[in-house]
Amino acid sequence: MSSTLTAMEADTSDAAELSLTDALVQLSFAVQAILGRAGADHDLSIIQGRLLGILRDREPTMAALARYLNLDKSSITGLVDRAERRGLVQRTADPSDGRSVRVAVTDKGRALIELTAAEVDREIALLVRDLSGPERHRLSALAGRIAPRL
Amino acid sequence: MSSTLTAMEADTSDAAELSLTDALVQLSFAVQAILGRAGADHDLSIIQGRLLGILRDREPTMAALARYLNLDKSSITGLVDRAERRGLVQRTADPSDGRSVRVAVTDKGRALIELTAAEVDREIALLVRDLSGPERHRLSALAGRIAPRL
DNA sequence: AAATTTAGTTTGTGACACGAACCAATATAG
DNA sequence: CTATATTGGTTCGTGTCACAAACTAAATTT
Repeated sequence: MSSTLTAMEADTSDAAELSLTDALVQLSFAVQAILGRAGADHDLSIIQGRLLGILRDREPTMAALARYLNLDKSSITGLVDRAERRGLVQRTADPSDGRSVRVAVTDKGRALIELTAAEVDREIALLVRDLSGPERHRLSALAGRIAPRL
Repeated sequence: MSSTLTAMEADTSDAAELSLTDALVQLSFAVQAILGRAGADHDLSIIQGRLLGILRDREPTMAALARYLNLDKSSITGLVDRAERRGLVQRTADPSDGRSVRVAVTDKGRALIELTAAEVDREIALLVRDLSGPERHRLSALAGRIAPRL
């Protein structure tokens, strides 16, 4: 956490010369705050949004979801329960394995995540409003090259 | 959330050409995962770590903490309760205002946040291991210039 | 056919967050 | 200088989220 969390809160908009760690931690909290607010506008927690995001182009088993989200299997049960209760996702039996359950997003869920994603895009644009076009591109390229270590 | 959360999970280590939003969201999850793991090694949740981080160089009132953390006052009560129960922080009466409570980190709490911060530093270094020195510096500078809106 | 592994759920516990209701202390109004 | 806000914190009730341990059912292995 370093002086980060510290700096993170004080809006030192001046050139305080943050360390790499501080800058990244601060940035991550700003992005998470955006995800939280955008989701909240549609009653989606960050984790629920993440779930729907994954299901956009996948129909994974519960176990695969646990790996994607880095959560315990038992946490996935509850997560999918709540989403299913709201009609955002659906469980289906896996034809090839009687034990497995496949999770798919419903139309309602897809609409919701699409809407939320658009809002996130707008807010991110606002977040980086002080950067020039080329700077944004460089930031995107650098951030994109960071490999989430296993 | 965009295809982000999607991409976020699949370790597309190849050059998939992420959008700015996707890259930042993905990066933010990677950083949060680091904060979570580093904290967990010392039984500190992200929010508890953030609390201690703030208290490193401040002795705010409960209301100020709520503003820093963007949480409801009632959430702060519980947060500080748990930290105080563990001897990480301490409540003291504000001499100038009979209603206010000031929160300060204890030596134990300071030691803990120092330790955790060091671990975060190491993990962040690992996270950006594929970037060259100058690239890291540019990333740091760009990230540092992003103003947390509001 | 028996033993083991794998997939998910259940149960119990705790952290975290919110909003509404509440008390005490300070500020404001008249 | 009282009467009325307003402000600072806590309490209470509710819900989400996460974990670990115990358990069932369906593969797999032996």
